Amino acid sequence: METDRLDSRKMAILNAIIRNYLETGEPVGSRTISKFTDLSLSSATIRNEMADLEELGYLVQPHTSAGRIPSDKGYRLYVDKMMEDKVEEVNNMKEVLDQKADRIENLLKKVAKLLAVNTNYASMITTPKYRSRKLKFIQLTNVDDEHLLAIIFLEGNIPKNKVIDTDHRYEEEVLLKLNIVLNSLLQDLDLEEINMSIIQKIKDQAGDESTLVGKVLDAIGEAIREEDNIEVYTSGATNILNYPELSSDDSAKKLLYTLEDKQELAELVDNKLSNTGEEHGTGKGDIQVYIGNETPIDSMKNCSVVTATYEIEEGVYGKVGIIGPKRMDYDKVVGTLKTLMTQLDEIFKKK
Amino acid sequence: METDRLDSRKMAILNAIIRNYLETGEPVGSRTISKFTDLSLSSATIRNEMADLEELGYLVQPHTSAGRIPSDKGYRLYVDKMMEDKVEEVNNMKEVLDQKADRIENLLKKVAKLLAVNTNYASMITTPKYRSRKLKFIQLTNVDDEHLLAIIFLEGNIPKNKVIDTDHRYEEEVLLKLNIVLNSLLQDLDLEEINMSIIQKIKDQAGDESTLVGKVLDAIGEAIREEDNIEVYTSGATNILNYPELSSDDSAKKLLYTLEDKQELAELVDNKLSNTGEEHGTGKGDIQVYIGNETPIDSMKNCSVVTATYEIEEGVYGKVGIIGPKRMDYDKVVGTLKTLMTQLDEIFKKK
DNA sequence: TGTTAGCACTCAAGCAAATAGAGTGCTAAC
DNA sequence: GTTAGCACTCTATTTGCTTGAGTGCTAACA
Repeated sequence: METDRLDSRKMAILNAIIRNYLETGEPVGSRTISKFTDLSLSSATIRNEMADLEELGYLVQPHTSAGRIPSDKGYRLYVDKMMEDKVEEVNNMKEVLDQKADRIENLLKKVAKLLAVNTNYASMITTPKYRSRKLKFIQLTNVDDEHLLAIIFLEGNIPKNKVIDTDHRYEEEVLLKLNIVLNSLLQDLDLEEINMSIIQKIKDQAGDESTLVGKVLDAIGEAIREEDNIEVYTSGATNILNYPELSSDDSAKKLLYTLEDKQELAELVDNKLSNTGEEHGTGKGDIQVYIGNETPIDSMKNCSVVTATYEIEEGVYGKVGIIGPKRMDYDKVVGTLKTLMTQLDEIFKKK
Repeated sequence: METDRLDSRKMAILNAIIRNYLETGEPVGSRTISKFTDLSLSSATIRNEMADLEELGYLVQPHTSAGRIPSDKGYRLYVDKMMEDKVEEVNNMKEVLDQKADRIENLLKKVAKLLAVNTNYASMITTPKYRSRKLKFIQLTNVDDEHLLAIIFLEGNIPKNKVIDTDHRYEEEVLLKLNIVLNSLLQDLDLEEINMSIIQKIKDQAGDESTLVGKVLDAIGEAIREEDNIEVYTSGATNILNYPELSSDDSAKKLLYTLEDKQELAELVDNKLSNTGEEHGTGKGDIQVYIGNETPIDSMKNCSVVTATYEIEEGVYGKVGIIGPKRMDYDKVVGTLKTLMTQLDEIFKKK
């Protein structure tokens, strides 16, 4: 790799090539650059420089007599450079988001849609990941002769309902007593802390109603696990069909499939991005850019993925991401994500 | 339209043509049919018959020297005929569905996926439509110093939670009293029945707490409206890219967009399909088939849509649908939907 | 030594003509 | 009523040719 430092002229040329390619999506030739920039260099000189840049791995030639296009490495350099002097800009996303989206689920869907519409790429967003939920309180209520309702209130003000089948109606007093037992023994525990000894203690105190206790504990477990599940919402998947380099072949099919089958995305966002991200992420504002092969999903090897992390409260965070062609408008995307982050921040802090 | 009755030979030929076309997706010629069927007729004879069938509007010739493909009218005849002597077949869908899918939302998503995987077409399913929900009971509970939890139990065993912001903690007694007042006055009412006079009555009885009552009523309204919202889940959208006649042009793009932007689907399923459906629906088992132009959505004019209505309980129903190319395997699709219906039935009845 | 002009060369894309093949309609014979 | 045969039509594929963009290299220039 010899001297990987590029002199300023090479830098300028590379920059010009990338910018041009971002616009047109076509390989760009020496003559174009010779005119396009104000370097006042002839096409021949540019050609020499381009040959150098190719040798250094920043450019690629699709075939002998075509212009050059940026390699992943080229994009990488461009993006890193760009992020350094990115100015914060704020637009009016907030208005849209501020209209009360009571359930977080709806808010996230809205965000995804907003991003997709604004950028014209595909977007995804995950539900926030809690380390592990603790039980805040539980309450059993009669519904009718065959059903009890268990209201399970989890840390983070999350209420969950579970309907429990029963074979008879319970006396109010019994429920009241049970509620007290359950709450006094289970409060502020998470799944791991509810062990056999505690369970036994509850059953002892519950006396005749130990079957019911079993069902209730199952319900609690379910509720916590449910809330632990990360869900992914996507939007604008069809946008990628607007980019010829992605919509050809069946690569588009695979990509669309990945976006539809959130399963794959969920695993990914959770595990991989957070690890490999360190490497290339620029740190600033917690935005990460994955170019081409840097993304861990096969079907996205021809794409770039830009992700950001949002935080709902201390330690509770989720991921937002934009998926587009490698020649995506990084500038705009990063900008959009940054303003989104600040605005989400305000919304959450206020709540 | 003269004598629209086809003799049995024409019928057999039309049938053979359609079957063949369903398989290959290519225009089918006279020679193919001459061999393919056991009518032992020469290609010339078939040609004559085909010319007749074209004149009658059951077949279409893409261009002079190509074979014939079925017209919408041709498909229509085929489907109607097929539905008459369709045998009920039951397969093992049930196993998949039976694993407790506690929340109906998850069940529906599962169903959509199941259909898409089984048929290789796109599928959609709506949440069930209730006429209007009545309030079964409501219960207020303290969460902490700034929040109350309202558990709103709706007709149909649907629990909803609403967190209400407050400026202080309420005494347990106050809440208890309020619970009683609310329940005694609101039980079994739907949104329309909760009028100003009732609201006033509650506020009178609540005394000092009338601000809280206002918030609670808002929460109830929200809960009921939320549950009234029809949502649509789709699956297998990318399957349609497997059918060349749909994936070409940007017709695929539009179709995919329609499937992604559920909004459009929701309106449609709700309004249009249920009306125009009568016309062509074959009644039996409540399955309706819309071929090509019969569908009310523009982006689906090149597709066929098969829908079925499922019933959760008396008067509470939703729609399931399959979207595929006109040459879809109607036989299989209708069969699959029928078994799905019976199995959903069993699941719901058991609950 | 860096820059530039010029030229030969390469390759993809577009175009037109040629070809092959599938399928038809019609006529005449069975 | 059925069939064989034939001329005809039209699409899809192949082929060769041309065009133009772009390159690399060399030689001349400042």
